[in-house]
Amino acid sequence: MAKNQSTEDYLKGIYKLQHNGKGVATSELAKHLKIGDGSVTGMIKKLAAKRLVHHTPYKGVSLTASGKRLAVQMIRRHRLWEMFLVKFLGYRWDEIHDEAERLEHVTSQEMERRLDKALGYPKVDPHGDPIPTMNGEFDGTAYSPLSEFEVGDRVKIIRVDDDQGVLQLAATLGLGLNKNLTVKEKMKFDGSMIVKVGPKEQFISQRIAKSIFVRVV
Amino acid sequence: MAKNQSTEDYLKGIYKLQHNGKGVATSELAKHLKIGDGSVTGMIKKLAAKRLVHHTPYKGVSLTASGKRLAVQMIRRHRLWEMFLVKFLGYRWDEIHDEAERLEHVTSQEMERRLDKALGYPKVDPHGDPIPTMNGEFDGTAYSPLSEFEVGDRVKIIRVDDDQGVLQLAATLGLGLNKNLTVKEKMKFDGSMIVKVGPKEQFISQRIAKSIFVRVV
DNA sequence: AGTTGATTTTAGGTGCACCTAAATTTAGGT
DNA sequence: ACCTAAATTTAGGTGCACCTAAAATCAACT
Repeated sequence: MAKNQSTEDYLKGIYKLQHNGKGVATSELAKHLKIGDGSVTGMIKKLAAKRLVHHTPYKGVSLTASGKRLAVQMIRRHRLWEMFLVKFLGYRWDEIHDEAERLEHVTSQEMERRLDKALGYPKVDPHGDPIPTMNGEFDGTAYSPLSEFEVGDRVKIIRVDDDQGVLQLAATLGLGLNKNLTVKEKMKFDGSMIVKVGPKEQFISQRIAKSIFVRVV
Repeated sequence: MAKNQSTEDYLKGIYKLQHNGKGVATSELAKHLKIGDGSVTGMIKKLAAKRLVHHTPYKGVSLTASGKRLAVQMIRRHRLWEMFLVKFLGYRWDEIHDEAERLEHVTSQEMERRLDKALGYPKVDPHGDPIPTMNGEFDGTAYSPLSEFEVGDRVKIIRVDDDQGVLQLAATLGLGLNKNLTVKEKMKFDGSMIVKVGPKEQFISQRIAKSIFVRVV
């Protein structure tokens, strides 16, 4: 894999996984990137040498300021391309992730600027994910995963994680952006749910419920 | 450099250089790709093993049918992206080559199809180069390099080679697409020219004259 | 035909991102 | 505290595209 390509994927991965607290376990990152644990350690060392991450052996990695700047830039480019794919090329929102993944790595600063302009400076991508500004700031609109809500809550879908098979699944279940739904049942033992979307009820596993982000309505 | 990336660049290079007759010398290809002669030989062997080129040692390389198909596909993608960069992002025609070069290597068949449609099925790119169809056929509009014309000929610029520094130079000299010009002088010894473009006369070296394609008007 | 000079291929080596398997460190239960 | 299981790092190795320098081949001129 090309030099920049890998660096960018690692940084983006670390950024994504560290949303909660601080360090990310190498094994966690390895699983995310679908790469062997040992390979990750090696790459982490190179990134640390370039001052893009902090590495405490056996403890985990976290992004430095410049690492974070790069990570957010990649996320911005990814989401701008997703917007392009939907608005200009007519893709569906569950088809765009992989295409955008490849495009984001061949995007110059100039192109990013022009793409943003051509799209009318969008604030969110087709999944509802906020698009950070050139300076790396996010619009702080609050939302939480569906999994944190309880029976009786009525919520609106704000964004859907563009990872793995979640999108295709969500699409087939009729769980689109801006759809309203009500939590009907929530299983104690595994966190899965039954929700009402429009006229019909739908079973949702915990994994999916953690990838669907909503706001009370 | 990534695996596909290289393969695609080699095939495109061979295609470009073999426009006249048959085989391309490895050294010629090496110069074009800015890569050492020895490296090219090695890569050629791999391409030959995949049946993308024919290689006669010490004689040269030429594309097989499937090699040519791939080469033309890359050219098509390159030119579609150039069109996108100009029409959607507002780039100037002399800024787009390198950006398109990177985009063409991350283009899926589906994306190529949709891009073509979104652009309104264009026949030529912003340099006037014909865009081949999905099946690899070219529209056979005839044009020749400016260098083949003589004093007194009045011609229109149909396309400009998107290579090296030619574009920037052409742009600064006021030699744009669809501009008309008249050949005023042609030097016997080195083939350079003086042409009249609009109100003023312009000196053009032979190298540039070989990269500007025109049709009599 | 033989030598010479240019072109081309071979040989050996680099850096990179990845892998597998073995060694090391850490953390949890008794 | 100790021992064990899991997580992590190290060690050694692969494939790839590239490089440089030496060897082989071709072509052209006497």
